Amino acid sequence: MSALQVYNSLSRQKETFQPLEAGKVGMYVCGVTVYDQCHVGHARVMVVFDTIYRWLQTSGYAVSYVRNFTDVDDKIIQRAQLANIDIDELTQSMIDAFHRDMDALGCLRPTLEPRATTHMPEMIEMIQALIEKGFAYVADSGDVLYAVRQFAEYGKLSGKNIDELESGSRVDVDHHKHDPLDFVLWKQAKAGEPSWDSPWGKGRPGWHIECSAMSCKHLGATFDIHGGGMDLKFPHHENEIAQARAANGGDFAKYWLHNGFVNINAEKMSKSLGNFFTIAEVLEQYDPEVLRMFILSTHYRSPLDYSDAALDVAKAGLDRLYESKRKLVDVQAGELPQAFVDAMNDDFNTAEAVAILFETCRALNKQYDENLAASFVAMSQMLNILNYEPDVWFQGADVNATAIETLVLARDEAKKAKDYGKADAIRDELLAQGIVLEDSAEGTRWKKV
RNA sequence: GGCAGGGUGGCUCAGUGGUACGGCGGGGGAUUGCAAAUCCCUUAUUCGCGAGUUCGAUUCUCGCCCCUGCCUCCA
Repeated sequence: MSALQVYNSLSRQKETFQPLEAGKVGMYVCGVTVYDQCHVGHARVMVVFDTIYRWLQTSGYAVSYVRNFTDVDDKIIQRAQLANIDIDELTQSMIDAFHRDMDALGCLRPTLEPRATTHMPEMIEMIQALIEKGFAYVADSGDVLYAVRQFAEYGKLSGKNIDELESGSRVDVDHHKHDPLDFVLWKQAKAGEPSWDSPWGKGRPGWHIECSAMSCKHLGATFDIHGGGMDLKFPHHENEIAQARAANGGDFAKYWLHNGFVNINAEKMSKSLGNFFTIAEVLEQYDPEVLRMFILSTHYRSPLDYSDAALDVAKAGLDRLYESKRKLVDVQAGELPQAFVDAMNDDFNTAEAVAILFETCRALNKQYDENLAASFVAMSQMLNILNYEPDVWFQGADVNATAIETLVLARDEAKKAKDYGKADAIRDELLAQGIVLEDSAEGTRWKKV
């Protein structure tokens, strides 16, 4: 059995995965800020880490998977005011939408999904510790800020140099900051905004402290894996490290995993560029398995270019696999092929793993074999695809099946009578409706194009 | 400018110090009444460009070109 290798952003190389505690893994993944619908970029993080979660479990680890919701933040407040609704109403509806998307995509629920607003004491406690240890200060504005220069290792994860950061700073510097790099831990409340009591008056936490506090609370001061999108590496994850390590002296996360972006026309899909498709929009056109397959077909650290054509290719691939699945009746999952295990152990190389699934598919089409069938099932279960019955996949759950089948029977009669003109006319008629026929020894099958 | 990651067939996506996985598409064949599905064969001789190391590099090293991302909120 090959050992699991993971690419650690911190060391910029693949490392042999060794959990802090034998048999157990603590994994924290930055979730979403619940102010709007999720787009395909979010889908990627969720599917990627869902697969990592599944693979760790398959490898025999007991995994504590924690993924947060940021449910208080400027954008949330703004959106709620704009829509003239209560903040809780907005965040709850977005959390519900998020769960619908994740369930559709076949992502397992994490062990815990903590919300920022229910972790105020932990955040306040951490900020206090930072102040006591000299890593944070109360500015003239009343905000509590992190003194970045106090943390010697600042920039290690993202490879940034503090001095270069300052000179290249593109942001207007808040004159209350002792240093332009300092970031906010606690914001003073403004009129009409939600706020919580704290030693520094009514206010709310900064974004970065949320994840530090929630991850440490649920996984400890030192845990195994911290994940998220590449764009979070700086400043978010850098700041998380600075906060958590300074506050409790632990090592914080041992392995940092970052997934690549979803691009559209070679450009990052993002809210700010406005070039995004929400998951819900995509699912109006494509089955969730198509989106999952699309994501798994590329290595998680590579860029992934989104287009209808790319989704069509994912769909075509699934069609091919589902044709194979037709041969499998009551087959139980067997052993995963060694090549598949090796691929997954090589930094979760799902692209390679999918290739092996296709190879098995071809072998199975060529000649049916029980062991191959059993591993085919094991692989598809691991990747959490091919969950439909083939007929449902190809025919859909639509109702007018009887009308189609009537025509199919009529054509079979014509064929028997060698009236091929009539038979072909019926086939053409069905094709015009988007129905394709397949004759086989077992009879005629139909499927939607 | 700094940092990170890329440039592999028509498209897409893996990978390796000894000329390259898989998918989609194209061509040919088998099968079929004809199709569809499936199978077989085929579809990269610059693996961005140049140089170096090596018996040998697409894979290592150096330089260059181009692309994307981060450096502000962002999965």
